Amino acid sequence: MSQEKFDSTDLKILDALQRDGRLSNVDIAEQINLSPSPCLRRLRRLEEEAVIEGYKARLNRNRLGLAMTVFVQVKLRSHSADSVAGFEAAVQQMEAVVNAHTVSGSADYLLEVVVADLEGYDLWVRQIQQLSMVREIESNFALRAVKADAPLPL
Amino acid sequence: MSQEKFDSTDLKILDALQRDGRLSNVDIAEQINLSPSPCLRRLRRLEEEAVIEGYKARLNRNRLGLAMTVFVQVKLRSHSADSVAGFEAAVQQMEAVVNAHTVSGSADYLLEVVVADLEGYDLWVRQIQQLSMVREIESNFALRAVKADAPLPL
DNA sequence: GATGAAAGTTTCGTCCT
DNA sequence: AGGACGAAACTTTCATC
Repeated sequence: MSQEKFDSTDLKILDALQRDGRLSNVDIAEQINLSPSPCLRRLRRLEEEAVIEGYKARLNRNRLGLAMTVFVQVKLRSHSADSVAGFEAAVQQMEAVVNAHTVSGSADYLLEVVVADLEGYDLWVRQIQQLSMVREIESNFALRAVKADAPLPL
Repeated sequence: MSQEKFDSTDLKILDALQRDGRLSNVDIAEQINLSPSPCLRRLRRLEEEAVIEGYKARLNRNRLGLAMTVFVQVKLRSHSADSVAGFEAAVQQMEAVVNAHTVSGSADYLLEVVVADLEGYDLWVRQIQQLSMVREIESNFALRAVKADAPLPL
C-alpha cells in the first residue's frame, strides 16, 4: 500500500500532472529530464494501475454562480447497515455534495456541499432532513477559501 | 457574478472538462454537437477568463502511501490582521494542507490535511501547535471516502 | 456557426543499447 | 530499464462559406 512501487521518476511524473493535467508526454519528459519513450511507458502504467484516477478541469465556483460552499456534519439515528447504505446512496445521488467522508469524532459524516445561494442551500437542507436516517446536522459555511485543491505532498 | 454570462453550450463544455480534463477540443465538440471551431473559441475564452482555473490529474492517495486524511478545526487566539495573515501564510506553506477555508461556527478555520500515517500526522500537529496564534485545534479523521472530488452541479 | 485543408504535435510501435 | 526513429493519428489554426 505504500509508495515502494514508485521510484522518484514516477513521483516526478505524478507531481507534474497533478499541477498541470494537460501536459503532453513530451512536455513531462522534458520537465523531468527523461526521453519521451520511457516517460510514456511509465505514464500509461500509472494510468492503468489507477494511481492516476483521472483528469479534471478545475472550475471557478464563484464565476459559475456557485458562490456558497458549506461543510455539513451529519449524525445518523442508527448505524445499521441499512441506514448507512441508504444515507450514502442518497449522498451519492445529490449533485450538490462534492465530497463526503465518514469521520471520527462526534459526527458520522462530513459533507462538502456546493450551492448557488442561501435559497439553494435551503432546498438542499430540506432534502437531507427528509432522510429518515438523519438525526442531526450542523452546517458551517465557508466564508473564504485560503487554499483550494492544492497538490498532494509527494 | 452569476452564470448569466454562460449559455448552455458553455456549461456543456465546462461539464465535459470537469469530468475528463484531457478531452480534446474535437472530442468536446462531438460530445456537445458543435463543430470544433466555435467550440475551441469558447474553450479559449473560458480559459482566458479563468472560469477554468487549470487542469489536474486526480491521484489515488492510498496508492501513494498517503493513507490518512484529517479534517482539522482551528481556533485562533486573536483575529488581528497579523494573526490572520500569519496563520494563513503558514497554512499555505504546509504541503500537507490541501484545502483550507475560513468558516462560520465555533471554529475559525477548517483544514484538510493529508499525511502518510499517524506519525506524519503527529509531526504536522506539532508544527501547527507551535504557531503562537493558534489557540486550539480539533482533529476529525476521515475513516472512509464516500464521495471524492465530484463534479460541480452545473 | 460550419467546413476543409495545411502545418505542426503527439502518440505509439519497434528496434537498439 | 532508457533512448532513438518513423509512421499514423490527432490537434490546432486558418481561410472560406
